Amino acid sequence: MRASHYFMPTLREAPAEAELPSHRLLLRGGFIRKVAAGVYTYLPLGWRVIRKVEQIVREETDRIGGVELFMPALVPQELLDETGRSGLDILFRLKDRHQRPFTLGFTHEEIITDIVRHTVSSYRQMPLLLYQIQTKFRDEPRPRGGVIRAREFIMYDAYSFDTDADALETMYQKLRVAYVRMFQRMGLPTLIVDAEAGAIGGGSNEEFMIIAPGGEDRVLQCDRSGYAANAERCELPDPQLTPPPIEGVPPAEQVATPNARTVEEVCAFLNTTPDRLVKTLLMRVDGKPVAALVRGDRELNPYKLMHALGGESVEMLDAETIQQLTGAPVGFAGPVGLPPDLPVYADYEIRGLQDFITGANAADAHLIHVCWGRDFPEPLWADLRVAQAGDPSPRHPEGVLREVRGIEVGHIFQLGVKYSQAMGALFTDAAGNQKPIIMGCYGLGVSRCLAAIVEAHHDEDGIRFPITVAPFEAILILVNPEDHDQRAAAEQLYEALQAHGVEVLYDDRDERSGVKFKDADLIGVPIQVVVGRTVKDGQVEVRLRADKTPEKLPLTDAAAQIAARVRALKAAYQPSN
RNA sequence: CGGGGCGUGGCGCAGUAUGGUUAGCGCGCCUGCUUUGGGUGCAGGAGGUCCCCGGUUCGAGUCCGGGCGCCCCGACCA
Repeated sequence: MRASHYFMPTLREAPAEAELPSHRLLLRGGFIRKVAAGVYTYLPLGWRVIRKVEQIVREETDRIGGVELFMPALVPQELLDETGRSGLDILFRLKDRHQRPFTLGFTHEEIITDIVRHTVSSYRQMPLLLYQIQTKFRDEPRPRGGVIRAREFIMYDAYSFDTDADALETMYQKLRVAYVRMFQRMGLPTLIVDAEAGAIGGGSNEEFMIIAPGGEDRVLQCDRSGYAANAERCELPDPQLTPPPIEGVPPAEQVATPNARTVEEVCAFLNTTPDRLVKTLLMRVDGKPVAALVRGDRELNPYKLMHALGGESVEMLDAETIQQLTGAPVGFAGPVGLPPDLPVYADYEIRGLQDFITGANAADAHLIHVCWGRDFPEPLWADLRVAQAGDPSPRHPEGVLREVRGIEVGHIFQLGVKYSQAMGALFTDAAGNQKPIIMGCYGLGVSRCLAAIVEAHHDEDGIRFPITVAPFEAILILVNPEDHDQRAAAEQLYEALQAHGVEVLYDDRDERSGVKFKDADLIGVPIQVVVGRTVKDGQVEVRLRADKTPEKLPLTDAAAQIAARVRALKAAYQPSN
């Protein structure tokens, strides 16, 4: 490709709106342009990277028996009604000319399940792995970081169909290995972490994280075992605390705390510290109210409460219901005097605490000297609080959790029968019994990978693409287009490189060399070939974007040697397994 | 949805407090010359509904009201 005929509008200064390195560099390098918040055009350079990422995930899925198809972006709302997902607030909605409601596809479990329920009816047709690479639409509350979190984005989504849990496990592990290979080939160092399934539901699931300071997710890692988890999922061990004696603790006493609702306000008012308080959070799990107790300086992890009850959904109770249950406005709930049929769960930590402060279930009042087992029945103990850096590891007795930021580039789920049951996707097994199909789903953010790759591979001068996903493998820089010898040599080398199968961008633009060098560094093509003053000695210079050490090659043999260099660089990204 | 910030040629910004010539600067763009191994220099030139609507005023980029858009933090996040 000749740069003089290409479209790569680089910018000297990054638009003010961009903060993350990947966002800035992708805008400056002419890879993407914003059309609206979270809506981007992929310019030619960006599109080439996207295509390479797509090709890698395609090859790796095909390798394990996946079959590609393509589903519509226009999804009839009634399909989502079947699984209860039509009310989600991130859905883009529209109506056709007959006022029939549609949504723009945000993920495709319902569509694929609809197809499969009409076509798969026998165990003989499974295992089955279908996938697509397609545009997804999610009206995110807050798009962020360019293509890291966009409202329209490119996603790879695969769906598996099996006859039993063991077969799903086998399939899941195949996908897991395929994902590891995909990210290896992209040059993305990933960490696999336990994750929360969210509204997609199902059994075990894991996320593939790129560790980067700009990441949105908190990841906790045990420093002794291999355990790593998304902070919203991360387990904590039961510290097996011994309850302190309650003899000698004065009786619980109600004290006035006017307008002190938050932990900070109560502490300030009663002149104490948050670890002496026990927060009472009133939640709704699968529609039923439940109380959860955590120490005042801790945060409740609602998913943990949900799992403790074996539920599938969790939300905070509304103010009105709280008033009904406690007889007090929001901010003064406590465990003493709650309705006897209301389940009360408490974090393990509370077991080691007595003589604490709680809400009084009365407006503008708290209770002091509260003891569990005395003032209210012993609660159900569970791991309920949000894990944070410094907490003990759930997997190693001496392990400590440390925190890093991550960009989620992939998420794989064992769905089980959640969708097949709801939508009636049944099959007949060898014994003639009808059963729901066992499903898995596997997502990978293709356009997010573009950002993640840049986030993981850049320096102060620009991007340093791994050669496997670089828009071009080599850039040929003609230093002085006015110099006939240089131009002739560059033209000849350009032809030769193409003949050797090298993807080369030939910067033949009528620009000063400084502009070309800056642009080459910015767009991150891994091999830079400089045709300049050394031409008079029959030589060109070759250097890697990554280290810049120049090496002189004879013009006559340069193309072959560069092609060999390309192969060598690519080999480093070839998965070993 | 809560908090903070922003909206002025393609990009980065100044001007807005205290309303007043023709709205300015750098980069980029066009023309000519110059230069040719890290965003060259000189000269000339083009390019603007100052986000939109309404109001105040003799006069609004600037003041007032409303709206829209964008960014960051949080909430949320399949």
